[in-house]
Amino acid sequence: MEEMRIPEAVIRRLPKYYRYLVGLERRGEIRISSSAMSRDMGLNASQIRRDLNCFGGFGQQGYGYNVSKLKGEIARILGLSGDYRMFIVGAGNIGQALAGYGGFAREGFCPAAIFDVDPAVIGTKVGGLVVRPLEQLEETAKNGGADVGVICTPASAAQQVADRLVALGVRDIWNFAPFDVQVPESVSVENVHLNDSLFVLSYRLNAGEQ
Amino acid sequence: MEEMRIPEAVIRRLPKYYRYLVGLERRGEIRISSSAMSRDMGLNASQIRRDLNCFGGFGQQGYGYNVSKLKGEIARILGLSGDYRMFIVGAGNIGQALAGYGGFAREGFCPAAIFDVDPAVIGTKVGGLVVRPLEQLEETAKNGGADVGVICTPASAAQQVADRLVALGVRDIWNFAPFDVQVPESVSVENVHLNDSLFVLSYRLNAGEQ
DNA sequence: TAGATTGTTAATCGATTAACAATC
DNA sequence: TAGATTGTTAATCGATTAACAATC
Repeated sequence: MEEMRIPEAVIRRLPKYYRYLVGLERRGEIRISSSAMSRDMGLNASQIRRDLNCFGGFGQQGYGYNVSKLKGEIARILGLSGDYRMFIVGAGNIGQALAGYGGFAREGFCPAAIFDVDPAVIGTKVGGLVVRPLEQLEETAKNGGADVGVICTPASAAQQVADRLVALGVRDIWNFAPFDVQVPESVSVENVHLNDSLFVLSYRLNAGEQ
Repeated sequence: MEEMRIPEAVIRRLPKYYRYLVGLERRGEIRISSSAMSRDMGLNASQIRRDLNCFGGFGQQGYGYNVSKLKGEIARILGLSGDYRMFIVGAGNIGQALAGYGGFAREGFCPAAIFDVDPAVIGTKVGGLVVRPLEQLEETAKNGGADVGVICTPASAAQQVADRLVALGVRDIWNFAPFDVQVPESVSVENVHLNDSLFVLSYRLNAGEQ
């Protein structure tokens, strides 16, 4: 009814809560209070209560939160029980690393195909997938398609690849190229700009020495 | 004199400005106004002027900003002319990708050594570096040391590795492990939590379907 | 000079934190 | 019931945007 919009900042904290709760549960903790979470996570207790309340009253006055219930709720909110197919475009260093890393599949994000334009890597195997020529992108999508498109190309190819992924019906783009791709409203983009991250690091190494 | 603290949000936009200006310069543009930048980058023009003014008056009324001067100033602020050594700990998928990617060295961040605990990868070559046993970390640091420590280990090893890197005199940590490491005030941490990023992506795939 | 665009102050907006009544 | 802790409102803080005088 009161379709309150969830602030981006809250959404970005959800994985942190989830990760923390997984740890608590593993240690056998049953209940947790916002003040204990505050202490452990370095977040303000009011903020934690407010964040969690965006999605409903998961706690109980005088008690706190039940660890596994809360973990379950956050998992549900994040959609972690889903089963998603990822197409990885670009089989360079990053593309290969993502395809080879088994952790994503464990979270329900399964690399379904990987593509490149370089004849030297086409046909080679990375993480159990054979690198296909990029021209077969649309054809490959006929067998199951993809939910997520992962862009691991150079900046120069990123927009064109994004356009093709969107045309395929991809609903979300995970962009590792150092370029801000433009997509329709209905598609969302999650950027991982490693170069930007490195530059921030560089700034900090030099801060004050201006 | 008035040592105004620079907001984190501003610092995170600097790489974006830099990237944009590099593109402009490459296209031969001489001058640029905040309103044109606004249009191209999707940021508010007031915000751009305010951001740039944090560091000094780089523009000129009635004219705008000189592209290469502004690019140079931002490069200087970010410390991009530096020459930094990186120690990469963890030669799994991500560690290998970072060591193998030549782009960082081009920006002055040079992978100087890579370490692992797995006998199966120790001694193998990645990106021109031989993977060393982690126990040789301190010994290796005697030859030149490291400015940046890159953590590419599992979560369980992250804190211990961070402690050792800090003891070595590393001034900044680039953390790819899904764990928030604690470090002294004088050291800064730049996190790249790929799992968190994936979870945000998952949330967006499911938003509204709660 | 007239036009353009910055630098900067003031207004707005949104996010964080504090406070406390509700309630388990 | 008394104590604890949430859910929620109010206060604060900081960041973004608008407006405009300064000035090239």
